[in-house]
Amino acid sequence: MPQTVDHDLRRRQLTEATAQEIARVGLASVRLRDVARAAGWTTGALCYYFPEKRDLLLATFRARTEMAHARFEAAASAGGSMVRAKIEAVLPLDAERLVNWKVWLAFWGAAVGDADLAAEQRHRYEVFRKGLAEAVAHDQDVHVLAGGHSAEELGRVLATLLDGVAVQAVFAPDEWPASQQRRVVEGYLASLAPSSATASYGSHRRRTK
Amino acid sequence: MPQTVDHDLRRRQLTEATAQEIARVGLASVRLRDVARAAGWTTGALCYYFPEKRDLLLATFRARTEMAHARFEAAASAGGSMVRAKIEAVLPLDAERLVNWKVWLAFWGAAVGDADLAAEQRHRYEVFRKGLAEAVAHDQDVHVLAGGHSAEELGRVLATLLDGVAVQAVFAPDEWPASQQRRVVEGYLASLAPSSATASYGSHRRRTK
Amino acid sequence: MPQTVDHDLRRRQLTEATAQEIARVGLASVRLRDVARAAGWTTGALCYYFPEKRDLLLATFRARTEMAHARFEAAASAGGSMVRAKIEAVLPLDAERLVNWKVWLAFWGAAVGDADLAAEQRHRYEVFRKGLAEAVAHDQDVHVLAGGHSAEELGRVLATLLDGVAVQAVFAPDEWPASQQRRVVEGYLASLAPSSATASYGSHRRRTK
Amino acid sequence: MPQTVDHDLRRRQLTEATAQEIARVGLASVRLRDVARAAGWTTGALCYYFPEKRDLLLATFRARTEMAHARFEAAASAGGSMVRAKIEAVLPLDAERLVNWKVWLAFWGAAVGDADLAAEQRHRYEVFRKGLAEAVAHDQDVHVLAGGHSAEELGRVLATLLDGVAVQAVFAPDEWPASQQRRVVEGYLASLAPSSATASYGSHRRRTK
DNA sequence: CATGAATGAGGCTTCATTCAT
DNA sequence: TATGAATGAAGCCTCATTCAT
Repeated sequence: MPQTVDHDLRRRQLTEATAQEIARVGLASVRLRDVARAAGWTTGALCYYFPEKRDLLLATFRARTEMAHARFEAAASAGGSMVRAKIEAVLPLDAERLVNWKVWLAFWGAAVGDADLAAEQRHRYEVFRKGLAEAVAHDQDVHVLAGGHSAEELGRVLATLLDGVAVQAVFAPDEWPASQQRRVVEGYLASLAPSSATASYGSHRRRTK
Repeated sequence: MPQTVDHDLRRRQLTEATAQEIARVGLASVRLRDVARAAGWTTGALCYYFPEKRDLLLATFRARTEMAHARFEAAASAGGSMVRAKIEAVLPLDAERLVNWKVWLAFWGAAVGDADLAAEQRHRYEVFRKGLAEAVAHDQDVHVLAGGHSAEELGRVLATLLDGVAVQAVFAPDEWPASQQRRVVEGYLASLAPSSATASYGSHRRRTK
Repeated sequence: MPQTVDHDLRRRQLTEATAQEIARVGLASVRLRDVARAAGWTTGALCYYFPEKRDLLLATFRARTEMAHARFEAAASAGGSMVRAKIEAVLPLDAERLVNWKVWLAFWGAAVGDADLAAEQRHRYEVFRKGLAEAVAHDQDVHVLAGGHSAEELGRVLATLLDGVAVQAVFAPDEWPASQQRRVVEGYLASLAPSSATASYGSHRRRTK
Repeated sequence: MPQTVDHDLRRRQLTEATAQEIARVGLASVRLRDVARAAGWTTGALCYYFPEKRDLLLATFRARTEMAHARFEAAASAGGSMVRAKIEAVLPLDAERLVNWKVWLAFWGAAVGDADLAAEQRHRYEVFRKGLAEAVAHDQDVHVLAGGHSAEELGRVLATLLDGVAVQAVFAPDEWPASQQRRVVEGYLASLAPSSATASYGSHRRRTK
């Protein structure tokens, strides 16, 4: 009888609109009114799903993290290099992934001086770093990536490198098109690998593309 | 003349207080009243030196960047590895440099959706990257760093790595003490260098310490 | 017909829930959503029976007044002192009658600056005062209460005394248990009555208990 | 140099305006904007002195209580019956004292369901009741009031009577002019006193007027 | 009748900025 | 210059009321 809506759907629509707003005007300038309008509702409706602005923002942050994770899962299920799947899932290679990074950067800024957000960020990072380490170990196992390096350590360095590349890509998108981003990261992988491993990683790429 | 000195001094005191406030409560929660009080003045005085809040914040951002630069200059004048001087100047190895990063992170967040701040950040980054590339070239010239890599490219990768390490150090300071930060960065340098170069870099370190 | 009964039942359930909510959180904090939930319905249903919040609140006020009146009628039909029946009907001697007073007090507050509610209150008071005067006259007639005082005047004073006792009992329930309330009111009756009348009133009490 | 204002004066002006607003439109309809405007300021200024609306309202409540106390003190210092001084200080005999009661009534309503306000009210009442008891004792001592009754008890009953009279006077001011209020209260005093004492009380009045 | 999602007005509150002293 | 009181513009949030189902 009553009109029933998919709460999760609504929440997703709202976090999506929030992400776009953050990317467009910055976290500090995001007003609930605009988010609501962008999503096609009014402020009241938004508050119905997210009683506090903070809730909405945190949900947006998490939604974008999950989005990256889902992208990785999809790539991973297709087989091939897990490391590459991770890299491609997070780097701001297209508009959507660029929005991810704008959201994340906005939250880094908000996390300064906010213990809760900082903890959230720390957790998110830990998951990401572990995932990368596992991906490295996997790729080493299947000889897609040369062995001889600590998967743990390599994952950690890769994670920092990806962060760094992404940050620059956000602020200087013209100088950091997808090709440049890939070049730098792969350059790093190539530089640290023995020549045979590099070939193997490169040949894998040729095979899967 | 003394007026001018006083004026600059006041501005420096105010940006310093602002930086501390940003680090303490986050950019979004910084109120002029609190900054003024922390600096030992009142709101009216602050507004006299910085008519707009935005001015104050931007000045704070720049002041912290200059602070890092000054630190580098000091280290550089002592001779030794320029790359190391750069690294030590920026990494959040102590409380003061940690504040630098909190300020910068806050501004990254604010720069999302703010073209002016993004341009500022892009500029700052370009200067930093070029400085790193020059440092790499210098170190290669004096054989403190192994040759065989593009200084330009190595500078770029190093810059991203430093960003990544710093971000993690900000949010997980317990897991990223100075030693860990140095270990990861040096591990990277060692990993990409031919063994002889690594030794040279390492021996340099031993020599300078 | 059954519809009508149902309709009234619903309204009674809703005013009952409203009274409990007022007593629990205060008139200013009463939200229709909470009232509806407490009554086991939803906001929409509540609005069906009471299109305006004001209607619901006014109905609640009246329901509680009727409740006190019904209590008096029940006691009166059992015979004995009408004055005592009135007193017992209104004083906050138990939880239910305490809720009555919380509702009334809330409405006094609301009636300040609201001419309609003030008129309502004035009317309710007039009815109560007249009822008390009649009760006094009756008790004097049957010599349960000493004569020699104007029933009108005594009713008026009694009414004010009851209000005063009740207000204090609401805010300091620990210091105003039923026994204390009765003691003060009866003390007043005793004080103004000639000794013989007092005895008569007191003996009546003994007889009816 | 800087413009300095009397904070207490401002606060008094604001609580005064608040009291008038409460009396005019009722507590529930009091908006900070209107209070500020009535006091000749803007909302921001009001919030400068009372950060929270609740603070303003509580201060208003207390200010009106103090006002009544000051009135008593003034009357008491003139000598004569302390009981009468108390009575005259609180009864809504003129516009100002009527506002007192509208404010108090509004707070009784708000105190229902608000433990803090209830405690405040309980405290205020306790002070008032004790003051009345002391006044009774004093008047008995100087034979302005007949002895033979417990001052404590008489004070308590008087307090309740005054509350009751005031409440009715608030809602039916036409039927409760000053003369009627005094008549009822004095009628009570006369009724409980032995004839000689009554005469004494009455004669005292004649003498002091 | 009942649901509960959605509306939208409006209040409280915050704070950058101004300005009289 | 310095003060700090005052301004006034928004923003978040609440909640009575409406309405499609």
